[in-house]
Amino acid sequence: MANTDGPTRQKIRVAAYELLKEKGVDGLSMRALADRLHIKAPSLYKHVQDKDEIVADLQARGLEEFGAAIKKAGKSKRAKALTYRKWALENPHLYEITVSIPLLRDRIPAGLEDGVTAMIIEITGKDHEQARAVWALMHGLVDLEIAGRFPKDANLDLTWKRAIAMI
Amino acid sequence: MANTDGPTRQKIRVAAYELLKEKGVDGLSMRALADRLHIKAPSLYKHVQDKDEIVADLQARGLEEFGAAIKKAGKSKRAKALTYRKWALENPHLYEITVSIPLLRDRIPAGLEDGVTAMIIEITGKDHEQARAVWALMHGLVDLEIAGRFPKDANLDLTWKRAIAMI
DNA sequence: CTCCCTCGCTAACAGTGTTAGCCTGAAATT
DNA sequence: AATTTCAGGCTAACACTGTTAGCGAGGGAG
Repeated sequence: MANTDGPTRQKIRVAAYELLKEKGVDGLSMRALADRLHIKAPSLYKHVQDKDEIVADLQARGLEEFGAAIKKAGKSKRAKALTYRKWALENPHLYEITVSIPLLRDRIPAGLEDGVTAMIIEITGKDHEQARAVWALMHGLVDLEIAGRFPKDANLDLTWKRAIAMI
Repeated sequence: MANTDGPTRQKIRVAAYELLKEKGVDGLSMRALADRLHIKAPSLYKHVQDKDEIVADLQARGLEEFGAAIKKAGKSKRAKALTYRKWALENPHLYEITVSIPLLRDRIPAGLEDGVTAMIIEITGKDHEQARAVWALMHGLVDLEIAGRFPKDANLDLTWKRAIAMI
C-alpha cells in the first residue's frame, strides 16, 4: 500500500498548491504535479489515493484562507463584502477550486464549510435565508466577473456599491 | 474541406442538444455524440470545425431559450426572478453550458448576449450597475443551488423571497 | 465514361486519471 | 553480520478525451 502521510505527501500538497496558483484548475494535472517534484505521475499514488484527495485538500485550504481573510477584514458589512471580492480576485484559482467545481464534502475536514458559511451569515445578521441571499449576491458578482461575463467597460466598483446598498 | 452547413450538420446540432440535456456538459464528448448518430467521431469533423463550434451553438440556444422564457414570464420583477430560477433548475445543463463555462463570444451570433443582458437590465430599471447586481444575485443563487452548496434543509423559496425583497 | 468531391472509415497522437507489476536501496529483524 | 521486508521510485499499459492524416466508396457533373 501507500504511505499516505509521509513527508513526501506534504511536498505534494505544497507543490499542488503552487501549481494551482500558477496554472489554475486546468493546469493541475497529475503529470504536471509529478514533474514539479521530479517524479513520475504514477509515483504520486504511493502517497495519495487519487486526484480528488489533492483537490479536496486544496478546497480545504481555500476555505481556510478565505475564511481567515474575511475574519481579518473590518467589522462593517461593507468591509467584509469588499474583502470577499478582493480575496476572490486575488486568488481566482483558489476561489475557483473551492466554489466553481463540486465541493468534495466527504473529503474535507468536517465543519470547515459550515464554519465559513456561518461566518458569512454573521455578515448580514441572524436570518439564514437573508444571509444566503447575500452570499449568493457576492458569489454571483465574483463568479460573473471572473468568468468575464460582464462587458469590460462595466463599472464593477459601482456595481459592488449598489450591491452593498441592497444588503 | 468539410461541409459545414449540410443536413448532417443539423442532425449533429439536435443530437448535441439532446445529449447535453441527458448527460450534461461532462457527457458531451465527440465520441458519444458520434455514437448517437451511428457515426465515428472523426467523421464529425467533416461537418463541424471543432467541439467549440458545437458548444458555442448550444450556448447560443441556451441564451435564446432562456431569454424567451424570461420574456414570456409575467411583467413583475418577482415573476421574472422566479422564472429565472425555474428555468435554470429545469434546464441545469443548458444553464451550465451558457453560464458556468467560458462563453465563446466570438462564435455565437453577435448581439445575442447583449440582448439577454439588456432584458435582465429591464427587469430592474435603467441603472446598468444595479441591474448587474441583480443579475449576479440571481445567478449566484442558482449557481450555488445547482452546485449543491446550500445545505439541503435550506429554505430556498424563502431565500428567493428575501432576495426579491432586496431588489 | 471519367473525374472529383463528399462523407464515411481506421490508425494514430497527445493529453487526461489510474492500475499492475518490477526493482532497488535502506531499515528492521534474526 | 546476514536476511528479510517494504517504501517508494520506475515503466508499460488501459480507458478516456479532442483532433489530424490519409484511405476508399459512392454519386453527381463534365
